[in-house]
Amino acid sequence: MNRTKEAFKAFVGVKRTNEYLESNVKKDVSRYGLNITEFAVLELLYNKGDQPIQHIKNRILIASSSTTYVVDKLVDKGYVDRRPDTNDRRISYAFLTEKGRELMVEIFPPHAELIKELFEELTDEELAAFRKTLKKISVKRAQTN
Amino acid sequence: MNRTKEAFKAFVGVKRTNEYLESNVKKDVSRYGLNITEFAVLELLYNKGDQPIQHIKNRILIASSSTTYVVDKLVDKGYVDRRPDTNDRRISYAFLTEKGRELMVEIFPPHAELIKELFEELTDEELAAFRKTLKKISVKRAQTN
DNA sequence: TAAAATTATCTCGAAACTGAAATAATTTGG
DNA sequence: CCAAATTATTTCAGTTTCGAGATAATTTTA
Repeated sequence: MNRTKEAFKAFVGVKRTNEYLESNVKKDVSRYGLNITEFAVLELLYNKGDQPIQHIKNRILIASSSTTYVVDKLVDKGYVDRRPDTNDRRISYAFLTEKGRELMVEIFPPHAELIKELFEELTDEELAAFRKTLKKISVKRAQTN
Repeated sequence: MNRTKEAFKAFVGVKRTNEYLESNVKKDVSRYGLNITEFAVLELLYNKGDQPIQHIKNRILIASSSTTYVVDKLVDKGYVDRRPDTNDRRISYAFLTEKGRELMVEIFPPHAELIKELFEELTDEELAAFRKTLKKISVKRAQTN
């Protein structure tokens, strides 16, 4: 088969795999009244600490206006709050409230377990090679907004 | 590193790679006033012939209500039309109009070329292994709606 | 050091997508 | 053979996401 067709199939494959993974994660997090984007933000704050809004946008790959929207949602739900940066007044940090932290302590471990299971068909070598290839494709990342 | 963390990174990697690929495709098709979903439908009809709405939904992985929405959009733009099935009156086929076909004749080849370039960092072997791994992950596919 | 450029966040209106339920047609099985 | 179940599509209201532009703060540069 020629290279163009192979590439096309790989493109579709990535889309399908992403869809497959996300539909599983979605099912998981919806039990807590969260959607994938909301969970991604909570997960980032939980594992990497307080983050400027800008940083959240870059990490979870959504438009800046969407970032404002998701953080607002999480603030409404009482899981997140905002705190202005003391040096640079343009910057606003998002951080987990006590309620948000308690939620993540409860739901993150089984979530990580689920993700592990989604990849269980792969050998260690396969998983490592897969990650390497993914990186190779998307190194010089595109920037949105 | 432990398996759970590896899996988690692979999960994020798939998401990023998908985002990277889609942002490139988006840039390409937006020049013709199309979004990715619309293009995916046109591409399906162009390469696989007329399709029942149901089939479109399964192929491009969106909710049935979204399928109606996208096809409506393409009908409005004059690229697609609907035709009822003569045997089973529940079924409606979507097909390319002459205008739609002309558009695809023009834009599909450079589009395929773009996709090929997005994977050009990979050797033939790497690309083949990558496709195999993608399939392995998402074999028993989840069904939406 | 003041004007210009850049950076961070938010507002707003519109587009895209979804789930639940409605409608209509077909198939199944008791 | 008909009631119940299934299948295909659409409608509708609501949610999520976006792009363009506004606002405000900081940095650059001439």
